[in-house]
Amino acid sequence: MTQPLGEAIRDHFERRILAGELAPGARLPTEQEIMTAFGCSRMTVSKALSTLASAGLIERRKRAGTFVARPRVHAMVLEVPDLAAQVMERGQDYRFRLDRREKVTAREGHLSGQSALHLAGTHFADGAPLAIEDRLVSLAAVPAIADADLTGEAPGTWLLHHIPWTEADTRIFAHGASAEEAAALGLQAGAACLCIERRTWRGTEPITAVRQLFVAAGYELVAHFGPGG
Amino acid sequence: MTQPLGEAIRDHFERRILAGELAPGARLPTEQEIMTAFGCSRMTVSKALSTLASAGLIERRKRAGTFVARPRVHAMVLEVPDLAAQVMERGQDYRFRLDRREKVTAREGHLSGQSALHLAGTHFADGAPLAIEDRLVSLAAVPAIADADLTGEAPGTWLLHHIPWTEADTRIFAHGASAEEAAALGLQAGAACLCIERRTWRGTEPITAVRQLFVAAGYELVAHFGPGG
DNA sequence: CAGTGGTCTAGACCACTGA
DNA sequence: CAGTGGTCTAGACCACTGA
Repeated sequence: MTQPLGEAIRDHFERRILAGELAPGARLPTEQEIMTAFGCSRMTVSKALSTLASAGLIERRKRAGTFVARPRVHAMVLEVPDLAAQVMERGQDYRFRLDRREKVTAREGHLSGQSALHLAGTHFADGAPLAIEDRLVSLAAVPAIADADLTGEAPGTWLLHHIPWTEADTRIFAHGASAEEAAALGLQAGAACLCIERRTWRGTEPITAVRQLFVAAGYELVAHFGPGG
Repeated sequence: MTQPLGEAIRDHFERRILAGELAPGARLPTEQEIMTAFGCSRMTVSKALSTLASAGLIERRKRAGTFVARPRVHAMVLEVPDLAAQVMERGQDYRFRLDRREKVTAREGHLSGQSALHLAGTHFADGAPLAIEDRLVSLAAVPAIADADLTGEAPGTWLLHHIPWTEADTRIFAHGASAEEAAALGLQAGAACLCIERRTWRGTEPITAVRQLFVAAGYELVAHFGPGG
């Protein structure tokens, strides 16, 4: 139960910063002074402050010292749960229906020019359409998908289990459903939908590009910012 | 130009993991072995591996060793730029109009029961409505806002400069505009809009709660995941 | 140019936990 | 119970940069 020294140093300054006692721009004691105050070695102080710096709470400037960072809130953590898991967590029944599957040569986007599998399908929650998706999967990066059974499992879930990506871009915007999209989702044309477009890579190799269109009433994204993550 | 040793160790394993050469679940050499291989002290190895661990690339288990993490892609980094800055970056003219300002007692939400300032306004890009917002600001946490001039500067921008928050929750979803909302945005009733609801705190003290409704065609959110951030 | 942080060494003792 | 990571010490030399 004895708290590590480095953690004590982190907690001390984190608490004072969050309480506003140390305002943005305020200077922290030097490493030497903190060493003396906590009776520990400089490495311990340095590691503790480095952690706070990488969390964005403080800024360290050579020769000048360590300062409370002016909050640059340009980023939050967006939760990206697996769709099937999320639906089942709400106590609903989840189902995926594959509507289309064909081998193509991608004409545009980050898979452009590559041989790919074109997949389209519908996600259902309690039997009602929740989202439709349209996806290209690189056959060069993921040859195994050519033989995969995707009639029940969503391709996104299959991919995550087989070829996890290491890098991804996501665009999120509202979109009025076209007549065709509305029909597939059981909505009226023009109805508000949440659209998510994602491209993923493994290292530098493109894996998949997907566009998902969600019924507005059935889906939301959640993001957080804060010291707790 | 000589690369620090710890960085060299980080790069070495990061590259091998991203290339798939070290697959998820694979065991890395022990700290002792890495020490010998790189000819450095154990502290250097430990710090390098700790960085990779906090980035989620590896998992360290006592007695067992260090392993490549199975990617748990449940989080991405969502960019949250200042709206005014974002509009101007597109080369458009930005303007904010305050439509309503009154002192109230909050009835619900995380400011419930507190004295608050109720603000409503419209964001314009090149003279056309881009978003409407409806906001409560705690007068206990931010007394200075009672005397602030908010006719030109958006309250969110003012708040960020005066009482930066340290914690925030955000919900993102699509929403069909009501007749009133549509009129304020120059759209037809039911038109697709992106809705962002955010609550913020400084430490544990609630600061503000805001609901912003964006014209679908004019706004999108972007999120990233990857070793580069 | 002196004070600051950045990085590193060569040790040490400890807690944990799986073979 | 032995091997692993977690943390720490008491030094060191260096690069940077603002007073």
